Amino acid sequence: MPATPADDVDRIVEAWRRELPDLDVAPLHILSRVSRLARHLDRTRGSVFAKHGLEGWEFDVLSALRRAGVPYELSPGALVAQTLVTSGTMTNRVDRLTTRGLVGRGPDPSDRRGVKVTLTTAGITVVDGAMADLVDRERILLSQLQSSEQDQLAEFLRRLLSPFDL
Amino acid sequence: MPATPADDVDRIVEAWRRELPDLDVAPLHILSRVSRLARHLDRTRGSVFAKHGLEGWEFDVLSALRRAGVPYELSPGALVAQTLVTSGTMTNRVDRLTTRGLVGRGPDPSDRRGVKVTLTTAGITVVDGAMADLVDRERILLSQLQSSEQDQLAEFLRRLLSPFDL
DNA sequence: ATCGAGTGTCTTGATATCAAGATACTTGAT
DNA sequence: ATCAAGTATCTTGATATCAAGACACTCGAT
Repeated sequence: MPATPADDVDRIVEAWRRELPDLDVAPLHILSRVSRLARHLDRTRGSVFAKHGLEGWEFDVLSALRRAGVPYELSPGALVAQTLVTSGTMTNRVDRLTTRGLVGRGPDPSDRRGVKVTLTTAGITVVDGAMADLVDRERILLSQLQSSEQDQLAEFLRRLLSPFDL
Repeated sequence: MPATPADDVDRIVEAWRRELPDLDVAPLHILSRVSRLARHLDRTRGSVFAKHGLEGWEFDVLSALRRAGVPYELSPGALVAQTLVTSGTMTNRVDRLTTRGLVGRGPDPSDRRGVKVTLTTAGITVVDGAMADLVDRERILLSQLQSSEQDQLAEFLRRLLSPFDL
């Protein structure tokens, strides 16, 4: 019946229906696929970033700073908010990125509790290159869908995400 | 223009377009949302499982055994293949689940290298309860979409996943 | 029968992460 | 001016995970 052959998720759903016939497991058709696709995307991103000598977590931090625009500067707290890790993790990440020379850390002139993390020129170069490769690779993955289907898909996902955007 | 208000991903795409106007970042509209939705799903799953005294990784192992059907028995290697962790991690997980009395571990009669991991009756009870709650919760998330839209979405995701199903 | 390659599981050592708490500074109320 | 509560960052200790390798067993070829 589907326009595409059965996949792993179809087999998982099948197994649940056999084992628990009274349970409606239809939601798995969408949400298990979302989780599995996200895992595959992570691995794909990892291999793209590796060509630029970056780990995934490094790109996450650098790209947040890059998107901030000139002067490519954010507080550790702002980085924590964007990347969903704890403050201790961010301290550690900034330490290592500083060692690699991709970011700098300095005091916040307007708040002596605060710190400002800044992208170096080396950081800008590497993150821009990785970003360009990433979207190229992602465009290839999306070629499974026609342009109008991509628009529909984006809209469906936006609706599913909306309850989480408090 | 969209039928739903702008969200975090719209703002991220906006920022990239401002910073790198020559780069086509449209793929992010879909794939960043997939990743973010997956993260939210993980947290949601975690809170559902917590009501049953389970961690997410525990459910992953127990559900694989449950889906296998009577006699609810798989090798560590089979569990590794289904959960995408390393063998060392699976050894550790089975250890802890055994301590909790949710699975048992015994020798494989047909291969003396091998081990069989089996769901206990306590394990069956807890995983069935958690699974029922999980799909209930997921059904609520999907209520943002009409039934026909859910079918379309599942099909789009299946197509995006197909290249990964080697 | 024996040997070597392959397979299945577990162990070891290193590491990134988290939760909780410590420290230093800011803000607003009195 | 002072103080309490709030905020920003970093430190500490515990832990789950991974990569690599060890160990035991199986299987096919000779």
